[in-house]
Amino acid sequence: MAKSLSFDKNGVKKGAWNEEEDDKLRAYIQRYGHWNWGLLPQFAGLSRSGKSCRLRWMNYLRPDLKHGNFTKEEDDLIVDLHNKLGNKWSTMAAKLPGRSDNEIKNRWNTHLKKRAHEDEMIVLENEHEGSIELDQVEQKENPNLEVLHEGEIFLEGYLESPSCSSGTELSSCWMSTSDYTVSSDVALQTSDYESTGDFWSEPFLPDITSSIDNMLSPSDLIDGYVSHDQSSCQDVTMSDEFSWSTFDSYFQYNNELVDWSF
DNA sequence: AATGCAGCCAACCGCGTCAAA
DNA sequence: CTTTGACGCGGTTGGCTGCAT
Repeated sequence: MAKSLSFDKNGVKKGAWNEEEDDKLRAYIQRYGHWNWGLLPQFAGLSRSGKSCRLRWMNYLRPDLKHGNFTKEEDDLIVDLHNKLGNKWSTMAAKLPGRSDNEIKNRWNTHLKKRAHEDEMIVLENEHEGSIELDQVEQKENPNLEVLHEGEIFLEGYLESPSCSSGTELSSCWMSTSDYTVSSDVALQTSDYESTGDFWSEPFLPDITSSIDNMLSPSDLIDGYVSHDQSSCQDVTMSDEFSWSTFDSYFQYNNELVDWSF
């Protein structure tokens, strides 16, 4: 299913994620948020690229994702949205709560593209037969009448659509995947949570005590020196390279959500 | 039982955009 | 205005799974 495990020349891990890595990433983001994807792997104790972490979180670990089979309503909506938007997967994801753009893209490519093509052929056949009959009638009744072409009908439907159609609008659609973070509400929910036994419908309850042992909070940077025993995560010192603006934005972003005391 | 093949999907890659310096 | 870095998006790939032969 997933790609086989390998390492690039910088020792960055590639390929399928294991459960331990998932737990680390999930626990870290639920505790600190994703304040900088580039630095996150180092702080979370992961030998992965920031890009890989972001992808894993967005497409698989986010607690609001469904992960189940697509319903007929969802399939219909995807087909409808694809007719209107084309391959704008992230825009479509914003209209489908609990689905990632990657999931929708895969769904389209593996199931719906074929179905949509077949439907289109049926419609074209029907239209062709219908238009021949209609043309014959219209030609008799009104020889000057122009028949609206398929493309014009499609365009009219598109222009009338109230859905998000520009890039700038996307961020305000339903939920921005880029702005997702764990709120205090989630923390409250998880503390009161009673398991139903269904993995995919349950909120994630990280075992913080075991999984944060080798993690670094952004506040660790202030200390200037951090020591821990994980070979996968080198000691971190506050250096000139580190962007204080990034750190400031982290504070701004998460201060109200995070309890800084261990 | 062994092999081949197609379907499926998680993950990677490259490029575009945007904001900050 | 230019450069740089972070992020997000869409296309593509690699390999697992299940079915057919």
